[in-house]
Amino acid sequence: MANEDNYQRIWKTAKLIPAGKVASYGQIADLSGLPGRARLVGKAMGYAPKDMQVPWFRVLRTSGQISFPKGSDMAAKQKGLLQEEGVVVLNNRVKMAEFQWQPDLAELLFSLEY
DNA sequence: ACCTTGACATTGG
DNA sequence: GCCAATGCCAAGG
Repeated sequence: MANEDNYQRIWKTAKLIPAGKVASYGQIADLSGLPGRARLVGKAMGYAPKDMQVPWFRVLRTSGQISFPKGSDMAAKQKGLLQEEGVVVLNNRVKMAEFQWQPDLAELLFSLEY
């Protein structure tokens, strides 16, 4: 597909989110050099090959909300994975002020070679 | 001050 | 054209 390239960048960026921290779809899009493509990040998370170990569950809405509907299996699974690494999830939401990943930009430039 | 809801702009499968 | 793992803003509770 035409966006295979963008997916690679997105997956690469998402993999840099450390355990115990979270990021927003828009944040990952920006850091991947794809401003305004938050929705594409959502797709990318869903399409990420399992063997690539992309931490899709660490990506949330800007508000800290888990994107899946509150009662869904997916929401439950994501919540579980986050809690396993110490992220507090209340009412399907994470407190971004407390858990949002704040990448070191210089380090990021090096890792992603931009 | 902190949700929740709804409308809308936008992007890509 | 339809749908979606978004974001943003306005309005109301």
